[in-house]
Amino acid sequence: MSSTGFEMSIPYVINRLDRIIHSKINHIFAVTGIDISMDQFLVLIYLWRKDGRNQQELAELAFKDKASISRIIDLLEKKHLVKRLPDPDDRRYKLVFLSEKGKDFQEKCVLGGMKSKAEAEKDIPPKDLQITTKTLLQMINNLEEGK
Amino acid sequence: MSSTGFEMSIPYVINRLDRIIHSKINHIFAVTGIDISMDQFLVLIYLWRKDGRNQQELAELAFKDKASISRIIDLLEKKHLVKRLPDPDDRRYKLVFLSEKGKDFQEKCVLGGMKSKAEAEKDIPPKDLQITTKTLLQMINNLEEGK
DNA sequence: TACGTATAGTTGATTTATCAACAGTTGAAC
DNA sequence: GTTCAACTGTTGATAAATCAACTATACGTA
Repeated sequence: MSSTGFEMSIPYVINRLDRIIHSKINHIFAVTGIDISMDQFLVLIYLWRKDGRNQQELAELAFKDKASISRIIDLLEKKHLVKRLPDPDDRRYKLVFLSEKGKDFQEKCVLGGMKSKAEAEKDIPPKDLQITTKTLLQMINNLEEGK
Repeated sequence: MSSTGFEMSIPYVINRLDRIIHSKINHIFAVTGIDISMDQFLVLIYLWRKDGRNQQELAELAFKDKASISRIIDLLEKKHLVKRLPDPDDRRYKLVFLSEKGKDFQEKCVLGGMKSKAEAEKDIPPKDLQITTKTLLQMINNLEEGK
């Protein structure tokens, strides 16, 4: 990475795209009247599949720090989308359950997610998308294994 | 974006890779004894090319909010890597100059950047890298033009 | 020249990431 | 059975992103 031509380097492009995706999804949610952030959405996805998970499990699934999960659940709880209940079998755990409102959110949120996905992938050949995903996953692998 | 199979979707992979790149570069800097973050590095890059830029210009180059730039420059100034001087021709502007220490940082930092780049791209065919970069840039384009 | 608009930068509030310290709980080894 | 180690979740500190409000300065126009 020389200090010139950095605009085309993967780290720069990744960082920029990540923030654009974030703001796009946050924007779509906002104009659809959905009061959650993309990061809260990323956690909800795993609860929609199956709730009653503990926070550590959510952290691993959503690839977030347990501290981040703790605070994201705080926010979701404040919005009455989820509820924390202690695990009777192991009181270290807190199990996160969806409220009715939280369950009802799924359809609208997923619609927003699909919309942004379609917009991002417009005019990109499926083969390129596939190569891109494979390449990014390989990079994740490369960088993670060194630790 | 269905709620299943989300792990392979581009937004998820992008977000995950962005954070891994961040922590990798931050880690390399830390163990090399370089006390800056990747985001501070992203700003320094443009100052190494040419300093005496105003903050608005740095914001556009580094693709950051002017508020973020303001705070990043605060930190760089606290570390005595840069100095803010008022523009005599237009006192709204503050021009950011590298200190000697800031200039001397370049070599070490760029080395760290190169190291992480090499690690990320290990075993990935150049053609795939090229397709990936092209695809990501196209996505940035797609998502930006809608606003 | 004075006023209104536009621009540069700062600051505050909120959300998130990361790291470290901490409390409570569990379980295993002794 | 008690103690120690491991684990879950919380909290604090710091860095950063985003948005909005604000200050100061510059400039065009009337």
